[in-house]
Amino acid sequence: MSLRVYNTLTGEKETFVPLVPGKAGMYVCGVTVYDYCHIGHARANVVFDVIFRYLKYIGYDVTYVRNYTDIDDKIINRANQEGVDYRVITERFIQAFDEDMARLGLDKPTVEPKATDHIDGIIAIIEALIAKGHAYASDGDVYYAVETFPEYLKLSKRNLEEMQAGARVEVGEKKKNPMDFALWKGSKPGEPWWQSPWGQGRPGWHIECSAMSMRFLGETFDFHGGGKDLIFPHHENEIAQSEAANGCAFVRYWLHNGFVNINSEKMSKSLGNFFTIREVLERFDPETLRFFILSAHYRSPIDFSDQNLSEAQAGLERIYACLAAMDTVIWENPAALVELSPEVLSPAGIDLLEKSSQMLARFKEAMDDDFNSALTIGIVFEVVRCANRFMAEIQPGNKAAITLLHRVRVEIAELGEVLGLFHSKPAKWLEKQQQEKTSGLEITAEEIEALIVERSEARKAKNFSRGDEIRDYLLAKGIQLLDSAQGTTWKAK
RNA sequence: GGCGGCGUAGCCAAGUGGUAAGGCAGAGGUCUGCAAAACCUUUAUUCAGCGGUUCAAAUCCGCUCGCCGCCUCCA
Repeated sequence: MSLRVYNTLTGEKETFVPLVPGKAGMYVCGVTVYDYCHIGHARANVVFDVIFRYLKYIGYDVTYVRNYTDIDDKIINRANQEGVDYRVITERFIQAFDEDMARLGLDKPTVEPKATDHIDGIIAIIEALIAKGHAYASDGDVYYAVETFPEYLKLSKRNLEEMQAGARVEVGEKKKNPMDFALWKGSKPGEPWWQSPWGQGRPGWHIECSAMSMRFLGETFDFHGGGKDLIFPHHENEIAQSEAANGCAFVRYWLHNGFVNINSEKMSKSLGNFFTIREVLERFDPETLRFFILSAHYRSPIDFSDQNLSEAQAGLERIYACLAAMDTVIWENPAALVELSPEVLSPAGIDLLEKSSQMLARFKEAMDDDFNSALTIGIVFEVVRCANRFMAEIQPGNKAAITLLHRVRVEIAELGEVLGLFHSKPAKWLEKQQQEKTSGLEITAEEIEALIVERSEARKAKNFSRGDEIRDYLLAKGIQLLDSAQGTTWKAK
């Protein structure tokens, strides 16, 4: 089986054939660093993190480039609002981005370039475009002449005439065609600037990605990704710039992730219905957010809501509860591994052996089919069910059982490593969820413990009505009692 | 107006020609003084509707209805 990916450019799933055998080059549009990241950024970055990990997992030597766009109108506006240098803004939000991504468990890309470190490369591309007649200088600005690139709009599959007809684009008098876009903008007084053949100015949006991808991945490379909303104009303009300047194909496979919706509506800054990653992580575990994102296919829209996040949390808890149970069995007998054969296993054991031996192959098949992480998670749940059934019937010290569980545990960890999931210590993770649920309660642990003692004594005296009264009282406060042979414990509901 | 996508059980969600994964919730069971928790089992003759192609369609084609996105900064 080989990897097949949905290519926005062709609108079809295609077999991935790397430009250089054994290697894969991948560029993903990072963020413009003028504000905190929202959960849409979380989705895009998690999705491409998993793609990065999977490409490595199946043996590619991957160069993953994810940029910071650290010069832009929005950054300048924010700096002006606060009355600070633009670099104060960019440094603050680069740091915030790094923190957010680390909390979500992302691997570091191979390179994380900043636009302002590549002004020379940007100027070189603009000069090449002017020399080839694809761009023109106009009163301190430089514009790309879209009509000179016949394939313009091939990614978004539109046509210029229609775009112009319904264009809400401001017709700048500096532009020859309203659809032309800025490669270089002359700076106004007080704005950051770099020296260029066209005077003092700064790069337009789009050109930085052409420059940085070329610098680190070459004129042609394998994957370019980003959110669906970048298809037009950002990626369309990158294609126009890079292909016109270099005279060769730019990107071989275009990958775009779907949106995060809030109540089935697109989340966006202009609608004001967005949540930052930090806001969400105050209420939900980072791994829960990651699990939620990966439980849908990356191209589908996902609906963000408390209910959906809570369901994801419940699902992840189920998996961790199973892993915790497996760990308990395994660590009790660390050196008990034996040769496995179906003869020494119960029917449930044979079932689990079979399921687990297929798991990694099914995982690979799912991920090979356009990175189907949702199907992968379904496969994990199937194994969890089998493992639970098996664990319910095994006897302590059964070496074949321990060996089998050990094997399953290792395989789930291997798969989890690619998804960036299940890497926490299960017992600890579960305990942490419990603590967080407890923290918002209006009753103290001491009060609860005292009532538990009272209830235990009542029950010993066969005064069940008093015992049940206490139980119901605590339940109303959100405390669920858990009776077991070892005594009574409690958890927040 | 142009272009594109989506509509699968109460909810979330895989499945792009071979007879509906998985999760949550619900129900039943084991357990329990009764519960809870945990675990087990179970839950769509059917994939928005109507036609068509095919031996075979949730999957392909056409039409209808509904929802959404892009065309402006946006992951």
